[in-house]
Amino acid sequence: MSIRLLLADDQALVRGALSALLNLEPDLEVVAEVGAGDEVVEAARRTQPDVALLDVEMPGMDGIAAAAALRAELPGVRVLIVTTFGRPGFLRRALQAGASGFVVKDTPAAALADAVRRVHAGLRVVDPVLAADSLVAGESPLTARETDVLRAAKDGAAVATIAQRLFLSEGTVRNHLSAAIGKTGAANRAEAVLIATDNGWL
Amino acid sequence: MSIRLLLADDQALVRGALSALLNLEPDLEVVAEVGAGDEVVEAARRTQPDVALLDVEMPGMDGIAAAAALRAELPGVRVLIVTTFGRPGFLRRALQAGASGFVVKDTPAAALADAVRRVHAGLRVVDPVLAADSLVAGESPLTARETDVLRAAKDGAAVATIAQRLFLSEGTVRNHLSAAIGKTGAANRAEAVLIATDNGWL
DNA sequence: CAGCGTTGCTGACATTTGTCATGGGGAGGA
DNA sequence: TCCTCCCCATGACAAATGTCAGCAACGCTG
Repeated sequence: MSIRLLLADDQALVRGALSALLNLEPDLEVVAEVGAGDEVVEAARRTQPDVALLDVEMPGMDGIAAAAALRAELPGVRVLIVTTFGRPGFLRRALQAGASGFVVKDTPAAALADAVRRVHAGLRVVDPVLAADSLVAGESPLTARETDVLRAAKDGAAVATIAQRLFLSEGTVRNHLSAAIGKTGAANRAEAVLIATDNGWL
Repeated sequence: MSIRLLLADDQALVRGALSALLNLEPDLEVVAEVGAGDEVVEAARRTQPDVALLDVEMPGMDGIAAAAALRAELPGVRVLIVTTFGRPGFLRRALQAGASGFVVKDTPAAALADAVRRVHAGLRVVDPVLAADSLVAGESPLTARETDVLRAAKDGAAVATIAQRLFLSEGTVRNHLSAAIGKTGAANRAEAVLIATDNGWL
């Protein structure tokens, strides 16, 4: 009896290629492919996979949210997150969302099938380097509001724009930004956005 | 006689998966895989591929520079650029570097083999939507120096830092930035960086 | 050669940004 | 209940940023 797989990645080419790669293994079988996070649960319900491989970066619902939704709806399906970016915060949030494994796309292709088998067997699969980074980086030091404001500043918007968008006074926005800059150890807004993004805090 | 392929992508998993996908086609054969732009020419010399599939985002030499180097060294090898980001500027620069095709990773997996065959047959393969975007966006309006300064501003550095890094006076940096902001239609530095990046001007 | 655009610099100016002190209100823990 | 933390706000201040005008040098082109 082969392991049934669900594949979710927004890039069709990568999705198809991963499917080809995994189908080469005699004990693995890709039974569903989707290109958006909000299609995951529906497809899983229909095809009853054993393991779901989810990319983090996806339109609509991201892979971590999809993992949480999947665990809530179909707890029998194990989740393996496969992502381009090894952001510490991603790993943390993925595990909190109930993922059993976390693999970055830098890992050799041969290791993926093994990771799938381990996850299916009930083991955890986590990149050790990334796990260490995640411990060092720790949880996000930003409060909910600071995160909101910083996220709104991502596209280079001015304070006035952010204030309008979040229905805050300009002074409050500046205070939140100042706090975020301080906590991230940045010298200004742009750098704070970079640091927070790198750590997966946004 | 099958078509010999060289694969260059920095993400090992994607590289391996694409290899698996293409090797499924009876008339295609992956003869080399590399993970960095500066390994492309050497590998091509050794394995004599017919077509090289190059990712744009790679450490060391990027895919477009690798394409140019490859065309200069081994003009018989046709180049197909495969990239995540459909930035208008990338397409333009890829074609100028001598690439025969340009495919974004959003395209369905089934289309990739076809693209390879077309490129091998001497045809051009270009995403029509992207081609249109490229025409609309046009060439970069930024001068060489403005591009330098904007690139240096990408990581959120202050004017003083940029000035030091480029051996310019602070006033000059501010002038270049102001010009770049004006030309991109942005309201500030951060937005200008975003717009320029989106268009592939950096 | 004259004109043009790019580069580099200066100085001046208005605006924006970042910081700090201060205060009120609410939620949650000791 | 008191204390702490977060949220929201205000006002004031210093620093950074963006804009503008003007000047000089260089290389390219008609």
